[in-house]
Amino acid sequence: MPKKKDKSIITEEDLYDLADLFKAFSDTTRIKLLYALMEGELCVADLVEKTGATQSAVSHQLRGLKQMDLIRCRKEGKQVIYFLADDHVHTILQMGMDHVKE
Amino acid sequence: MPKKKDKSIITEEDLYDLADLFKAFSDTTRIKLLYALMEGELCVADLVEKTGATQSAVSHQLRGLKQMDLIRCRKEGKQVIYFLADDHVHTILQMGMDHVKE
DNA sequence: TGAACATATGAATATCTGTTCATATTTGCA
DNA sequence: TGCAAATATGAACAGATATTCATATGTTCA
Repeated sequence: MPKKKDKSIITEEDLYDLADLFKAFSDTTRIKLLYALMEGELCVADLVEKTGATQSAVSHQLRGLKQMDLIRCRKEGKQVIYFLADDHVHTILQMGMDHVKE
Repeated sequence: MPKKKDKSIITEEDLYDLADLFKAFSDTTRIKLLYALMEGELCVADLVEKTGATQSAVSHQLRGLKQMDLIRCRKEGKQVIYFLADDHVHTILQMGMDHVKE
């Protein structure tokens, strides 16, 4: 039987993780990347075009988002296709946007 | 009749605002402040104690959060009592924490 | 009025973060 | 095999950001 954490207890580490989670959404380039991926998976070249950032900047940011497991990817020939990791990411973005749009 | 924005159209500026919103949640001290305020209003001294940050650091961060209208305050004698601006803030925090706690 | 308390502010500093530039890696194809 | 396309990586730089320290402001009360 797998050990389960008690979700009702908020540790200091949880608060650090929470800040880190939001940090991932706190940069314009990353937001543009995530927002573009809300409509479906895209290769790097498409993301470069959608964000207006350089290929290098996009690649660096994709790495960060991937490390946070907010996005995942698969290879398809020469291309790498990125997509949102799960619905949670979608929901958080949507909720933030609702707030911005009041 | 007041002009209404079309909420279905996402502008580049919206994406900037969205990043800024999440930026407010992206620092450990600010998260601790907001999280403490989820359980109810608190004066600065209490917030200093809960966060473990210095009085000055807390005051600086409170100012930022207030400017974003994520928190508000009222004076009560010598003290200043801070509280979350609205339920939206509460919801965003809760949703983020749900994700962290998987 | 003056002392003590609570909070806010400004400047300086150190750290963190994102971008750029140059280059490396991987893959498909002639 | 060699070249071109797609993406990733590393180092360096610039700008942003959080904290600290010193001090200012505002409030209560004796």
